[in-house]
Amino acid sequence: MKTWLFKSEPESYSWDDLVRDGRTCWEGVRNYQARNLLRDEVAEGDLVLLYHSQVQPQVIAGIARVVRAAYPDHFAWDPASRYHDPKAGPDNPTWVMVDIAPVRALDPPITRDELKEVPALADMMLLRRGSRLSIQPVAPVEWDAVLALREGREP
DNA sequence: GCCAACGTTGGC
DNA sequence: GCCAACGTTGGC
Repeated sequence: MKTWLFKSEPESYSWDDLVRDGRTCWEGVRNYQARNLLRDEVAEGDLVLLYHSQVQPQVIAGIARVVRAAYPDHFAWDPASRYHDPKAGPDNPTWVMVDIAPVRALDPPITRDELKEVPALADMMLLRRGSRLSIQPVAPVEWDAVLALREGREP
């Protein structure tokens, strides 16, 4: 079982939206490095930190689980989709998505500032300057260090 | 709103 | 294949 961090802008899709929906397809990844991780590494059963960027404060809002491994992202060939890619089609899917479901919220959400205080997270990809990857691997020690911030708040 | 850091595009 | 121009991301 691997662990990941997925970024989203809550304005387009938030943790609360995921809780409301119960499950969602994580569509719209249009970066090859992120696509390769989704396609080749992310597996059903993996756990995911859901991170909110482009808001103040930036936070990890909750933990989700991958409930379906990578399959073609058909939004890529939907002209009405904001993620439309004219080069993709059913014969050339190009992009993939996975399905995730909420496991539990982090209450309160863990802020970026809080993460920066943790020595074990000094090398975390999320905290590195210029880090834009929207699908990031999280090392086991990093995962443990993040969850330790909400120890005693298990559901 | 600014700007650094990338990623992509396209002329050559 | 190079690289400048451009677009996007995302923290601040």
